[in-house]
Amino acid sequence: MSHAKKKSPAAAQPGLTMADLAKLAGVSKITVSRALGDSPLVTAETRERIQALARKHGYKLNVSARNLRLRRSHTVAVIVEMKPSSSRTMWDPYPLSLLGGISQELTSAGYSVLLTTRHDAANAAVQAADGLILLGQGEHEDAVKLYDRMGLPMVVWGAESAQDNHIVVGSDNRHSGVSVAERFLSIGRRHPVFIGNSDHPEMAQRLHGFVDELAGHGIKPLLLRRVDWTLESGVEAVRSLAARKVHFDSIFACSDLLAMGAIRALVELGLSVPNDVSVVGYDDTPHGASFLPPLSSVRQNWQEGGVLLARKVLALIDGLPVSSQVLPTSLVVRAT
Amino acid sequence: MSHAKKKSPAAAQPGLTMADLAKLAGVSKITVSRALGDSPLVTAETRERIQALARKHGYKLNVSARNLRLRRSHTVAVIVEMKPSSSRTMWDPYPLSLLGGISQELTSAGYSVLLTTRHDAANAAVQAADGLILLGQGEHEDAVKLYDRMGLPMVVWGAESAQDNHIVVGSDNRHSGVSVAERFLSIGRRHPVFIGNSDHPEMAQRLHGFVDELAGHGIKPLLLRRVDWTLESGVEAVRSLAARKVHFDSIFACSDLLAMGAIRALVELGLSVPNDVSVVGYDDTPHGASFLPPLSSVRQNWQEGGVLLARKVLALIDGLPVSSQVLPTSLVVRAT
DNA sequence: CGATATCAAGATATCGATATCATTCGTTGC
DNA sequence: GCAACGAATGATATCGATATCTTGATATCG
Repeated sequence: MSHAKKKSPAAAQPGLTMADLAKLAGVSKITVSRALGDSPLVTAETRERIQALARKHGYKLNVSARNLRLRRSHTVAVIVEMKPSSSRTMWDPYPLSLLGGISQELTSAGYSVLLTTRHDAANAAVQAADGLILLGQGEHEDAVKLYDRMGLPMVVWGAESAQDNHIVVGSDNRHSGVSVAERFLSIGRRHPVFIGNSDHPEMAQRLHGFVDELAGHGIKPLLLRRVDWTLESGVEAVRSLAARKVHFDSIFACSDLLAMGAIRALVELGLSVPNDVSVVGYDDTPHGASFLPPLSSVRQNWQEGGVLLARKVLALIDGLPVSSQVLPTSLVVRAT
Repeated sequence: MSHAKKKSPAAAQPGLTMADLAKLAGVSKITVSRALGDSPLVTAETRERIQALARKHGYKLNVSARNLRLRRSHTVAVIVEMKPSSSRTMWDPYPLSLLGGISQELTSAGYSVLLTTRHDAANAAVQAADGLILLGQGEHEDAVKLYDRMGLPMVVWGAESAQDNHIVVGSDNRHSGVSVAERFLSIGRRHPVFIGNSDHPEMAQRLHGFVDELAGHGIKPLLLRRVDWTLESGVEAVRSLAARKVHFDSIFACSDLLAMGAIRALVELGLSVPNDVSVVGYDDTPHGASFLPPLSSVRQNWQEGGVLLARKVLALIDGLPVSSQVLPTSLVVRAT
């Protein structure tokens, strides 16, 4: 028989405690706590001395103990709505840029980022979080209710809607639509098409802005509903327009991939971009910018959005007044 | 003077404790603990009763308390090497797919995913993690040492290297190189070019496989060093080849963007793809697949990689024997 | 000079869960 | 009929930090 013993799981390292430091410094542990916490209740001299000692011995705070005592976790859960096989979810660069901003801001404020997917949100650790950030594209309606029930400070990325009353940070989708309409009008386009999903809150706002601005000039765009945001979907969209013999001279697509697909189909049909048809995409992806011809697109600032999301949860956690916010977008005009 | 008081930060919700449940059930709190933990030390009957009670009252475990007592955090930190303005980091879809797999696997094992960037890795919460997953592209050398010092179970995504002895999960970069070489040979190419950065461990292995396989047929490819993985970089690479009047008939590029840039430059030069020059990219991105002409590319399975990374940290945490692993890649042949 | 304010630091209780040792009760065996 | 046993449960100590209340020493004032 073997005497090979299974290594003890998660072998707890020796690690000093405050009590140890206290003994070393010849003070009580509460003094150590205060010294390390930069409390004004200890002399500058002893504070220095104890902090130096802590550094020297590589003291590490036990986060669990502090969190238990303080009854908070110093953690914000980020819930990513991840439909396993959908076209645009966690796999795309978007939420990731948001995550970057969030992570940067939260960690520099001493908070941790707990990453979860919708499915795991019942997780005990999520419930222990001090706050919630919800990332997802239009899947909110029911989800929000679920999380709201947890009674945690929560901030959502997306489009603000009238009926729900949680804090929302998102891009100015409406203005994006207006900008694109203005652009089309300024270059004399009179028969615009909108490709996207009007059930999606963010896209719906883009559509509204687009429609309203055009309406001011007596123009009514054609709405071409597309659920998928893929290149193929864009191709099909334009083909269906051609099949229906619709006359159009400009396309506002709700994603760069849709736009690129549309352009490809236009070229197939012998139409010239931008001479015959102008096309504007959304998200200003690197691929769109490198496309031939380089794609005009609406850019949103994901990273800044992430930072804002983080700041707002933190403010909520601190009990400060917080309001929703929309971030400006910019239309990047390139060749199309 | 105002009596408007700042809302108490992080107002601790009432939330039942095990002691409360115990009182309700008329048992001791330790029995509650055992019942909720499915311990065999309590009757099936009382276990059911207490679990029902817990459900009914919406009892939530206090994670901090448990972690403190058990001296572990049930958390794995994922450290993303995030060079702020680099071309391929957290902003790209890659680490995100990995994250998806990691998150899925860890949460279903009852662990939490703590997301951090390299810069914040000194963070107390990271040090409290039970394990570490390091994501990054070739930035490991120094970083690994740093994290190793923390003495935590650690798993790294990337290329296995001889000198360091930590667990690595990654794609079979060498085999990818071999596959591409075989492909070029099978279609009669004799003058291949490799575009990439040989200082990058993963790319270096691709290069080795490529070179070795070709060497078996008496062919020595040209190495064109490119640090950036952008489309522009691909364009410049091919232009420089043309400027130097190099004769070549095939290109293995270390990213799809590089490959697409290369193709664009080739077209500009009046060369036909794939008639004059074959091109293979890397990562099999959606954009590459939708490129015109559709790009041939090497696909790696990010999500499965994520799952594996997670499983291996968990195994390490449990003190089980763990070894590095390479995942198969596949060459997706399309039009180029 | 005595009384009070001020300041640094200590003693103790506490956060909520679980490991360990102790207890109770009903069984079983001889 | 009694000892020994085992199953179910309980009592207590503990994880490591911090809030609160005290204590002791020094400074300030009339």
